[in-house]
Amino acid sequence: MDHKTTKPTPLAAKAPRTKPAEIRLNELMTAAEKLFLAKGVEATTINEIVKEAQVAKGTFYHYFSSKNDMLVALGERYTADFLARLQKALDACPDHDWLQRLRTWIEVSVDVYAQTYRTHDIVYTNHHHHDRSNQARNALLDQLLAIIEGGQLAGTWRVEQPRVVALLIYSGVHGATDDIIAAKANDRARFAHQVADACLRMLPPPKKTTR
Amino acid sequence: MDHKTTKPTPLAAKAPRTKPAEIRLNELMTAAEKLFLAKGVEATTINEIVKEAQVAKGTFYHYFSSKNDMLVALGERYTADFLARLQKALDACPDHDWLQRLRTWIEVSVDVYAQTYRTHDIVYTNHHHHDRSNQARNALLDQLLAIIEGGQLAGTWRVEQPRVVALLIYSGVHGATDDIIAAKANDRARFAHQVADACLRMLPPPKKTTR
DNA sequence: ACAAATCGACCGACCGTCGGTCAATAAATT
DNA sequence: AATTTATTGACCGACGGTCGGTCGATTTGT
Repeated sequence: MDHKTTKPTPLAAKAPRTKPAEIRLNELMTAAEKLFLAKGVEATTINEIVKEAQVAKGTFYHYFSSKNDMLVALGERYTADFLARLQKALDACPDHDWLQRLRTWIEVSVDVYAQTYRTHDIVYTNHHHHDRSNQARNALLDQLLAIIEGGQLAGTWRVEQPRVVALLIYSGVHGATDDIIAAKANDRARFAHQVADACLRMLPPPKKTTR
Repeated sequence: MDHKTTKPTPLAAKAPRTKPAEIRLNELMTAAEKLFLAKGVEATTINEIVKEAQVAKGTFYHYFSSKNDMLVALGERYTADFLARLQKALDACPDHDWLQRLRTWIEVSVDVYAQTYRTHDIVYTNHHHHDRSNQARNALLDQLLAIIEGGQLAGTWRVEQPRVVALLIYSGVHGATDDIIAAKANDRARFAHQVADACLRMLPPPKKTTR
């Protein structure tokens, strides 16, 4: 049979078969994310991913060592983005208005999380939350802790266990946000405000509000 | 062919091949939980589960429609147990000491969660947290909300958004607890206390602690 | 009282699919 | 031209899930 003798793709631009690693990586990740979002991680096969990304199966494994490795990469991208958005909002705050910085951190967290929770889920289901090496959690937590300690030093509030409070706010914000995810942006803003109010009560000003 | 002429199992007790459904169900669930805990859900095969439970593969599918169905069943068992433990602790509290009831709910949650988080993870990874039908979350949340509203009615505290506060405490407790899971029971108790302290600050007594 | 009919828990060989491998090929780089 | 790097897709073994069938117990018919 003589079918297809090399076939140099006669028409259209030759469309180079190889691409810079960065591009391929991105195309694969984007394809995977799209499918994961559409039908779930388990239900998405490698064959579907490579078909979507227009490459052969082997290429997937040239860039990722496993399906799970892809998930990790997607997670890193997600977190970097989350962190960056928070940082940007924080940069727009007066440097020493700790109350506003904390409120901003909380409200923006609620907002960004509400917008991106579907990807968050995909990327962190399978991850055990207790994983010490969970970079995501740690980076975000450190950012929050820095604010709490900043305000502490500046005398904006006085908390006994900054780390415990940070943990509570961090987890509380994400968990609570699950509840209003379906809501319109409007209600979300109101909700974010309520969350921030409740959280801020955990950080009393340095009088004696003992109980 | 005459192989096996009824063979009434000559020695030892007849050892009935069949068992009440409840027993088999339990044996399968226990076998599965053990293996899931030991090597993870993904890495555990149905064949391993049935081997551990001493039945054939078909029997597994006689009781469970899929591996995931088993996970769901395990989850229900876990939650029922969690809820029961909390309820028991609550029953030991003075009926109208809302402060103590809330503190108990929080501290026992931390403790039970710290003891059982490995099963929790197994059983709730794969579950999307936003799942409206998440019975687990709802039952626990309702229990907590009832306390908050009880205290509100009794005038023990005054919160504007009981549900938001419940959400924050519920999520905060679980998330924060991840952090001290490795600790000894001793430190866990101290930690639970700190968590409760911080949380209770979100529920100010009905003076004017505005901010 | 006995046998035939019925039931359903239980079995395990089998199947299709999927994640992952690898030897071969093509392009890029030196 | 030689060497390295990107890409391909046929192939493999393992796994989740299916299905025709067995066997002891219980109910029904006589």
